[in-house]
Amino acid sequence: MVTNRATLPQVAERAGVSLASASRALHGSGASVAMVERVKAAAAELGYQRDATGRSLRLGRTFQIGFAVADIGNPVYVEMMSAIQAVVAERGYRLVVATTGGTPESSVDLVRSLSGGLVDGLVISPLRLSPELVTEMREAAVPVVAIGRSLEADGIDSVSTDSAGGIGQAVAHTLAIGRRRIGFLNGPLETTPGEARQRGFDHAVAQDGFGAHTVDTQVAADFTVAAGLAAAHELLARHTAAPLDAVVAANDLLAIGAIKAASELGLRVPEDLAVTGMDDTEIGQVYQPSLTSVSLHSSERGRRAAELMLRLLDDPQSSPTTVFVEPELRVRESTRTEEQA
Amino acid sequence: MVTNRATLPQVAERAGVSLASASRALHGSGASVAMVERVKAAAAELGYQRDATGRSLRLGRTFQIGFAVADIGNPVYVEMMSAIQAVVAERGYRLVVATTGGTPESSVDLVRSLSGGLVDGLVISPLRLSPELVTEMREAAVPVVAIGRSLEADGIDSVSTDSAGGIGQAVAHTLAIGRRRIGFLNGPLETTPGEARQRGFDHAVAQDGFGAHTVDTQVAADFTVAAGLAAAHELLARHTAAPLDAVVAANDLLAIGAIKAASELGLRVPEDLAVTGMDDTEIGQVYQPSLTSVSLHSSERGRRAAELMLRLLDDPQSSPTTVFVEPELRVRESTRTEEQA
DNA sequence: TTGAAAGCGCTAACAA
DNA sequence: TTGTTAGCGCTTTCAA
Repeated sequence: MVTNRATLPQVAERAGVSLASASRALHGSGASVAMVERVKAAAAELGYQRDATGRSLRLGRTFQIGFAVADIGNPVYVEMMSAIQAVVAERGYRLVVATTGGTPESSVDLVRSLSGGLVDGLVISPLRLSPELVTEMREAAVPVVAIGRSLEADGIDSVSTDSAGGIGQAVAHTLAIGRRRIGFLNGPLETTPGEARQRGFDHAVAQDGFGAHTVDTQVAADFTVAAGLAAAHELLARHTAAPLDAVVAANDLLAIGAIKAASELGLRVPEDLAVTGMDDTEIGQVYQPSLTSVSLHSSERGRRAAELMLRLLDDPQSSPTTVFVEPELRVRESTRTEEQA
Repeated sequence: MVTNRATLPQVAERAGVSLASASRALHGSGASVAMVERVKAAAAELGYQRDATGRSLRLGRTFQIGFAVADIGNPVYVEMMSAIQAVVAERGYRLVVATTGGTPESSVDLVRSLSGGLVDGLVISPLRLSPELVTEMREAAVPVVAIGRSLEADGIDSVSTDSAGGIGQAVAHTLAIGRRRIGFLNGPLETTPGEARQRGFDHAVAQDGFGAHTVDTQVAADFTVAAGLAAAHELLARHTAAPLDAVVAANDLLAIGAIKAASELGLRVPEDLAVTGMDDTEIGQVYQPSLTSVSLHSSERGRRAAELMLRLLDDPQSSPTTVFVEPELRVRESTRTEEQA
């Protein structure tokens, strides 16, 4: 590691020119060819590298966009991240990823500290949304775009999807393949997706004409495979006399946990138990059996959020907008039975 | 979004005290209780939030650590990230994740720009290592810790593991369960892990006494499931007369691709084809069949790298060290056959 | 085209 | 304990 970094005044001195000329020659305009050559030579000799902090302070911008996310272990967020990164990079922004830890308080802290000069804008996909967090987002010093629930009414740009409707699609599909004893494997109810997906499930089963089917909900500790595995065991164990014949899971990770649990109990998927997920992750696609899942188009949501951010950066006064992305059912092996093949 | 942020002079004016007193009252020491109260009240009224850029410029540090990684889609890096994050957060550092894109040139750019004032230190896990990148890492303006090959000789702190030896363990296990027609599914050979793991495989099969077994290597386009699936199909298709009875894969994602390919060909794993992976990822553990894998202890490597970084931050002169982490075979269903049960 | 100088927001050395 | 002041590295306005 080289300890002493050259500064612009040092480059200027080495080149025998003024500080202003050195700056113009290296990064600005209006310098003569000879000047540019001279300064560049001096910069190269000294191994000069422009300091981002000084520049940021002077310009009032950092050229960094933050992405705040509750659980980077969920591939959904990785997909969003890549999509956001690709969009903002084109405009010269670097993406900074920060993990919130899931609670609204930690998210409030994060929004506050990130917007305190580290980033020019913040994309956030909060798992839990408190009034304080909404206020913090609205009053942040930098533009904020939320991925999740629509916050247009709160004056915040957002990218939203109908995950309740998506669960409805999963339920409809499950009923369509003849299953009547359906368990819903959800994540924590006080999270934004947990609440929406529960609503979707309850609505879908109420909507349906079949009065006789069994319906039961089990809430996992969080939206992970491990939590899904444990919760699925509980759910399945509750129905030994008349076993469930389908599990609708609130996301792919929970669904994989459910399939694993079924397999540990000697149940065949989909023959004994049909399983659906949500998010349409790559891992669900290559799992065995491959997972029927409702795509929420993570990549597109990330891209749209990034585009909203760029618009906001160009015009901070633009009125808050919500972009909606439609869910889409992808049927695969975990619900594909002979009778319908 | 609130457009005008209050600055410290504004807070000071509002409180009717000097700039220095305001700074001391809010973040420093040596202010009277009355002063603290007064300034805090003013700060609250104005919604004051300390600006990170000004602070960084003044202090010469950003309290950010960078983590540069080739492919954030690989769960191994996510594990490392979480571990690094946990360690550095305790010391008040924020982790900034940046994706390099895999090529040495883009990594060089990244090291250069990140170390240009954005971060106080950089942890990097490069997929490909060019002499230029090594030079850049050594001469960066901030401490650098590499995860991967040992770079102690190059004067760079690093966390390394014996992935060649790990592949040796996988091969030994495969031979031990009686398989003799072994395919090696590797990632690109010019990557650091690709090179090491190929070396490990070649060494292991040369070492072994069985002269008669078939050995074949197939290189996938990268270390992903999709690439593994495609490459495994090629590999398996090359041996129709005397089919392979085992695939040793260079990582878990490739291994999952191989199992999927086997399954598409109607082969049973492990009965017809035993498959091993490397990295011992959670997804391998819950895959069906669960994946025998060589753990390289990603989490621990991340933790150790973070610890090296903190040491370097405390004492930039400390002599370059390499920490070694031992591979460890975890046997699961993908190689577990009746005969040995 | 070039140079002098101001100033972004902050902390800390120094003086009172 | 409090205030004055310098200065971190940079870009840009203004004047020459």
